[in-house]
Amino acid sequence: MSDLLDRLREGGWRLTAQRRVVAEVLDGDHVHLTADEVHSRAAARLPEISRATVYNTLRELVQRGEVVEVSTDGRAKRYDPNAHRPHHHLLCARCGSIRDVHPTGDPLANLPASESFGFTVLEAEVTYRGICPDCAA
Amino acid sequence: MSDLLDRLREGGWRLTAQRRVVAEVLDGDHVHLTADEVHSRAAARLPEISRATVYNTLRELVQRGEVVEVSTDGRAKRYDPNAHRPHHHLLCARCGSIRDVHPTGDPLANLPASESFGFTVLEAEVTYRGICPDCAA
DNA sequence: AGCTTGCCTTAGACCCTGTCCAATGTAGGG
DNA sequence: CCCTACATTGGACAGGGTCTAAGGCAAGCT
Ligand SMILES: [Mn+2]
Ligand SMILES: [Mn+2]
Ligand SMILES: [Zn+2]
Ligand SMILES: [Zn+2]
Repeated sequence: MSDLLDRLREGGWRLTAQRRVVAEVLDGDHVHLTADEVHSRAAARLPEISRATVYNTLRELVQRGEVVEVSTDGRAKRYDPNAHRPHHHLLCARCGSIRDVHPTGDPLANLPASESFGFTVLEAEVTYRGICPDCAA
Repeated sequence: MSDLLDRLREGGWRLTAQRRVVAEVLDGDHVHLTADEVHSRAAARLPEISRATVYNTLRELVQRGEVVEVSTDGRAKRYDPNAHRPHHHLLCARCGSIRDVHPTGDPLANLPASESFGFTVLEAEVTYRGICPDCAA
């Protein structure tokens, strides 16, 4: 987290209060906030921060590989600070909560050449859906 | 396809020219059109069809399980008439073209209980990304 | 074949997510 | 402590999608 700020400063980033507070809001595990959620949490600490700055900062963090963008539902994109340990996602179909998961095996191995249509296949992303303990209760 | 229209009529659907033309536009293999694409193709056959009707019809087809919604890129959702044979998708990272693929094995089996966070896991959706033959050339 | 009725369609207003811009502010090197 | 290049801001704008009120028409009934 402070490592993150160090890396960013070394990458020639000006360390502004806005950028710092966006980075702080994104800190943690299983964090997958929308840009609006990032904005309201950031605004709780720094009331004058603008939507545009939040979007700018998120875009830069994604470009630098410090945050990954997750499009789960065709609605707002979610921003995920867990960018250095590759993982997949498990979504609750009722409440929309998201957990990071690490399946076994390589999903790429499950796509036979006969099903590749001549593509050079680079990556596989798995989205699991189910019902979370809270919603099942 | 005409089976589709039969099923829909039996489900109490009024068979209007608009609904027929939307169903026709969606017919085929590896079809993954956006709502706007459906609208312009439908309008080529039935010029007065409205955007609202296309959206209404697509929503109903999805609710009835005759079409599946695919959110590939956080932009417009795509509508897929291949709803009766479960499958996954292979996307070209350059041009966005989409193919239906049928991987081997069950991706659900790759999620150990220790990674399930107490969820009842119902479904796994795999998105492969790569470069298509046309874009590789 | 005509009537009736309730479902469908329509245009356009409206909402949400995200981008862009010109004007203003400020981090950080010299 | 100044300077300036980079960052922030509010507001306009754009794309995708939903909603509504008014009028249209499919299909069952006679
Ligand atoms: Mn994640
Ligand atoms: Mn498909
Ligand atoms: Zn839940
Ligand atoms: Zn391509």
